[in-house]
Amino acid sequence: MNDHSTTYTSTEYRTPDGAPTDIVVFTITSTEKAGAKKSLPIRALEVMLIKRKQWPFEGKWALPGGFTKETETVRQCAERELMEETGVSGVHLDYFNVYSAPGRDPRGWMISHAFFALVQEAYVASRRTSDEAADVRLIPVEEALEMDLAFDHGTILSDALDKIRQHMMTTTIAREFLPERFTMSELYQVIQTVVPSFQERNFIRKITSTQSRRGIIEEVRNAEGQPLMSNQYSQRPAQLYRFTDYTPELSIYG
Amino acid sequence: MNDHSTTYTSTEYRTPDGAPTDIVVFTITSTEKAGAKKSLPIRALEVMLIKRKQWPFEGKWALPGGFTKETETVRQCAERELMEETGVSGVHLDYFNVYSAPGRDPRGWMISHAFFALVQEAYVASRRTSDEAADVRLIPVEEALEMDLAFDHGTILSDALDKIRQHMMTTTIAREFLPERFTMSELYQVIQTVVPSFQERNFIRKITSTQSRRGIIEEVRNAEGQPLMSNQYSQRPAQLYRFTDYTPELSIYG
DNA sequence: TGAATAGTGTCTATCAGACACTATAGG
DNA sequence: CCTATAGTGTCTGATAGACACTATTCA
Repeated sequence: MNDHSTTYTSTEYRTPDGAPTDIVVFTITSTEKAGAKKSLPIRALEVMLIKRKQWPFEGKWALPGGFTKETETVRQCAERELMEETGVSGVHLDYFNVYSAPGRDPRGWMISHAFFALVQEAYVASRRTSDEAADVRLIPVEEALEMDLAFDHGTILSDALDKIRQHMMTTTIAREFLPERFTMSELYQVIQTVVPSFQERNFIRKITSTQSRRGIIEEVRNAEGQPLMSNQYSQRPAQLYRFTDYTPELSIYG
Repeated sequence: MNDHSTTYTSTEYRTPDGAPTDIVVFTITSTEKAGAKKSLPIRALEVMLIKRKQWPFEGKWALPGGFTKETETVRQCAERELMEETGVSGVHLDYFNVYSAPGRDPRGWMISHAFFALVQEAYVASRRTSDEAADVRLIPVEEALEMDLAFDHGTILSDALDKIRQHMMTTTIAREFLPERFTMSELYQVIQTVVPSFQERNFIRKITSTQSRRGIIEEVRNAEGQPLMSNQYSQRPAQLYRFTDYTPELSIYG
């Protein structure tokens, strides 16, 4: 419905006005329960948003991100912008989609590359504001989904959430939200925080004593071969586990 | 190592010289065995390549693709270029990665968006050459991987192959290579053609009589409820099946 | 001893994996 | 009756899902 009348010479093409990246930074915050002394914390999935200081969408909340430079890949751009805007670095960063609908950015023709990052709460404690942002804040995802975000960031956030839910069930990205050593309850809580519908009554047993899943996680032992335990969240000490570097291959056919 | 000395004003940024798409078109070709009269065909996974007529990489084989216009999404661009360059339309098209390494395209700063397409052999029978391509051809993937393709298309092809192998095992994309109604042998052959390591000795039984997998495929029956059979590939007629619109959710945790 | 979490015993129906076996129809 | 593919019988050990039960430690 447009410029088929123009001559077909490649040098006459209009070129994009920029190749931005947007990063959906997820973290799981832990809050101790009020009453009990030793109990599992309340966990919540939150996303990092920045309040814009400039046109366009001045005053609206947006995902961190920025423009790719000629000398870097879009991944390097995402890493750099994440560091510049939120002070977060060295984290798990996954590319998941491109957003190219005409008119999605009032500044011009912008094709944006979206990443999600999974970071531990401690990593974002030292976050800071930058030139471009009036405020950086962690917002519970359910709340963020209801907000009227800048650009098409509502769609991007929603897509990112779908992706990490799928990855949470099919890969070992849960490790990104956990310390090196963790208990089964912690793992179970993390999975449930990201995927609320997840429920396994015999979770511990399935992970530890099922041959086909043996290998994704292993018990942590000390030099003498004694199992290492933690009583951080419970009276009775719980076995500590760690992820191995093995990820099982899934199949719908068997 | 670069332009940190320049002033930090957004209007001074260099902008990309284009946002191309590249499409990895996979098809499975079937060849009848010479000797036998009724037997399963030999199937091969092939990829569509175009011989370039222009600088850069003139004379080299490349993936079909082209430049995104201001008025379309990258997906629409991929659909359009696929139609223009190969005559293929209305097929399964999945976005899988972005390629943005500086210097990947001698024409300038090009951030390319890669799709894979799954098409039936019949769809590509009517393929044609275009202005830009001297030749369009299906090449067996193993052969194509050995070739010195234009740009970083070797990497893109390799990545695409990884992706469809993973999708073949975890989604029902096998349907894109099959007719509406198919036999278990055909399905098994298609899976094996894409993922040679796949092997299930009790394949039929697992698909049809396992509760947890019941639902991805169903028997085809006629109006009277009689099972529909095919003896296209065998003396003994085989039950015909079709995919349902159900895709199971996989999990490494149970 | 109660609270809070960790973990086991045990039962049944189902499933995986292996292998031998029967079934169908054309030539 | 041979061949090529389709499909079943049957065995063992492993697993899923349910629920009741025991274990550990601190306050």
